[in-house]
Amino acid sequence: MSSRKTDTRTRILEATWQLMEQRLGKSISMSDVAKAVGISRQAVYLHFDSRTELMIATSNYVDEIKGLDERLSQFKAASTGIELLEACVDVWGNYIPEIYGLAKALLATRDTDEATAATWNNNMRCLRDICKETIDALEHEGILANEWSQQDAIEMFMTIISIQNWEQLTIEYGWSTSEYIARTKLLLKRTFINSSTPKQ
Amino acid sequence: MSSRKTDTRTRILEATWQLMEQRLGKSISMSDVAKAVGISRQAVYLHFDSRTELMIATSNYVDEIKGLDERLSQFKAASTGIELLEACVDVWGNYIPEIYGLAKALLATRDTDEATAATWNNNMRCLRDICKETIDALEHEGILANEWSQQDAIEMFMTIISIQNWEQLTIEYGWSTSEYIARTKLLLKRTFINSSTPKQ
DNA sequence: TCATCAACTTGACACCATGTCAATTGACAT
DNA sequence: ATGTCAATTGACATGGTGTCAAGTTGATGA
Repeated sequence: MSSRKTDTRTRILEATWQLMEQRLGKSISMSDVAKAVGISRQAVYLHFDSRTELMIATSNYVDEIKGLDERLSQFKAASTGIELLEACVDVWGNYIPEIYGLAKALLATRDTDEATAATWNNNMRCLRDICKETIDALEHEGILANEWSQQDAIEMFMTIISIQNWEQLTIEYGWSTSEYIARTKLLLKRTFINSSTPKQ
Repeated sequence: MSSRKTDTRTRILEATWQLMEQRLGKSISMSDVAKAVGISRQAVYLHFDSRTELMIATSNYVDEIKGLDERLSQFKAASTGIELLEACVDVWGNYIPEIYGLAKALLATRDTDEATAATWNNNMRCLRDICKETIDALEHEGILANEWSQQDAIEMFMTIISIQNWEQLTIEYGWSTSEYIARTKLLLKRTFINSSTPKQ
């Protein structure tokens, strides 16, 4: 069988991911990857046509392993809008640290590479669904602050919980994950939930 | 006098800035700059030792022309915390579009280049002062929502009005400047101002 | 008027990155 | 044993940063 081929491919993906996590932000070269796997640089090109393709494949590989989808099972327990909001920040806030290196690498090439930008946006789509679900629930329950239209609220919600904001608050300002989660929940609740509604 | 030298240096800075604004996000090379000015690539190195130095010099050049400092004169009119908050978002929200290309270019190399990161952080320091002043005023007036410590509020404030958030809301989601300003004010007021206090 | 100095030129080079190509080795299956 | 396929070595094109050397041009001062 082509178990050798498959194996090397996986080893490349694994090494790429590890390098991304290690060297947050710093770009990694094909040579770096090859060296880490212990094969020649050209061998990497036998499995991935280009650097871009490798990065996208790595993204999909990581997605498969730590699927965000599965984590959303926590959402089934949430019945109210506020519970959805809390679950959303809990899941996402614990998820980001695990994929931060990868996300950073994708974001870095996003501006110069059409394909990675598409991959990134695709990944963000599932987050948008969650945000929409949450805002919809709040609206349905009549506790969405009336200054917000549904569309505006969703987009602001997405922006608040963006990886860049997580990065600034945790990496730059040193907030712990639990601090990040608690304060982000606080901000979202104060922002979107009608003040006549009791909080928490 | 060395008016020729000074002149060329200024022309390089001007061209660099223009290129940054034109090709948002895409990195620009020393050749691009030289071509735009109409001189040889090596001549650029006569004025700036490295690409990094050119970018930092461009940042300072732009800062000189459209100084954020001067715009803060609008702050003198603000007496209350809420007025400060509004003035802050007004000034900053109208400022970002003018320096977005430059900011984008600096942010792109920030992760791989220590010097540009330092320049960027230096630029952000003046923003932090404004945020602090605003939060302090709210606290002093007793209308800062009591869930927030002063430090946390400042850092969250800074994060909310970050250029990345502006980029996502305007460039990606298509918000106009006035929409961005209005909705950011709304979010900040709801988040930080005690709900017993009448808004607006 | 002539010499000088600084800005700028051309052209070459070192180094590193991506990406391509050709020829070769080594293992494994039929 | 022969073919197939992964992987290797080595060369090459392209394009980026940064350095160096030698030559050109033009303004300025003696």
